[in-house]
Amino acid sequence: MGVKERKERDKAEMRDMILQSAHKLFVDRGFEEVSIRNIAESIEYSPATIYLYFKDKNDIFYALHTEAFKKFNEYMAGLLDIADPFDRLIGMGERYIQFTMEHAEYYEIMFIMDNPMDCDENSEKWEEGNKALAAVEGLIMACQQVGRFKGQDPRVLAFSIWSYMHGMCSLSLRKRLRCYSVEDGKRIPRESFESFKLMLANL
Amino acid sequence: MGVKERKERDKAEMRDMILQSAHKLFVDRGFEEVSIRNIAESIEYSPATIYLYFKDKNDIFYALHTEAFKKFNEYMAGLLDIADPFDRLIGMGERYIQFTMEHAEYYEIMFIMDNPMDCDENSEKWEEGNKALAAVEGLIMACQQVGRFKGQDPRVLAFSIWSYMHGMCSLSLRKRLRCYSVEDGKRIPRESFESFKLMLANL
DNA sequence: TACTTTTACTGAACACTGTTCATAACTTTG
DNA sequence: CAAAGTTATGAACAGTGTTCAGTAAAAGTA
Repeated sequence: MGVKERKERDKAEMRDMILQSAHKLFVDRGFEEVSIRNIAESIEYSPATIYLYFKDKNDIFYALHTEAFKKFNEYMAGLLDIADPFDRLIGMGERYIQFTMEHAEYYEIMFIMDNPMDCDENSEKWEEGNKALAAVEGLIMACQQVGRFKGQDPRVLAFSIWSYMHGMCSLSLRKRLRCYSVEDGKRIPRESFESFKLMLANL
Repeated sequence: MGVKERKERDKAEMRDMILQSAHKLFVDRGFEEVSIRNIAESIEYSPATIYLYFKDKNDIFYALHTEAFKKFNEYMAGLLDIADPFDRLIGMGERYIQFTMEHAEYYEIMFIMDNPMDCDENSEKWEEGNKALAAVEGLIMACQQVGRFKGQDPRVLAFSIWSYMHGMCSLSLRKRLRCYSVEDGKRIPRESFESFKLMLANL
């Protein structure tokens, strides 16, 4: 009697369809421009139907936020064959920037938007962020075992690195590099990141 | 015939009244929760009246954004009597954090929100941001004249510092420090900033 | 003072938004 | 085949930003 199983599969499929549509609309038009009605229309269902699969709009943001971290981890997974932990850490930084450029819509939900953090499940611990950060902390400790980052608190250093990376990426996404000329807007962040790598190497 | 003058003064007063009310509402309720109708009600005018003084809602954000930078500069003005440029730079960092904590609503408009950057006047050059950044760049060059930051490009270093500061502040404002325990959420940023100061001192 | 023009303001409307709920249609179960 | 359960929806509610015709008061002019 695989009826229950099929129903559950159908339900999951519908959820996925809503999320995919929402994601596509976010990429195409930006966040403010996407409404529940838009999403409903794009999957050819009534707006009310969305509420059978998601508690409210923030719940959709939260689900997309989880999906975003999955994608983020995919970006980082390719670095596992780099043996030296310091090189891997640097690689993470590079991929972080790459992820931001290629998936601005995900980055926004993960680190900039307010909404997903107001969601019930996310309000206490922020599991996803914790896991990602723990990975960096682990990498820093591995660096310390080969003589790097002496005397540094791994948790503090991980936060410092994250702050710098996020600062750079979010200023760019939120158009605060407009105070630079077009060429400086590219050159300065690039050179900044280069000198940041150097700084870490000499720490 | 001071009629024209008085009318202009009245107009400016009304603009100010709208801005003050909007600001107060933003502080009290947060951004998403404030509508043109709310603002209109709080100054006891019709919603349509607002549009005689501001092009649209973004125009209000833009005006507040300019006001925010004025406040920001007030915070920085107290540092002018610090003779050593490096100490003054460090002082700026401390005030930056202080400003963020005490005027989260302003910080949001200045560096996080999308809206004010979509405004006509702000779309090209972002004058306010440029001026603030130029001040930091000037301070760094002053540091270089007393032997600090040798071989560093002042514009690049200013951006690096800004990125770190903004990353830390915006992650905190947008509740991304929830992945830490309550005590770590305070301890880690504080220690991070301490070690950042040390890093600058040894650069 | 009387008439005209300019200015300041508003009520009502338009096209949206997130969300809820009674109702209807289809599916599975007894 | 009827009862029960599931799934989907139209219509409504209260809100949003924004526009515009119309009004009333103030200012300028004769």
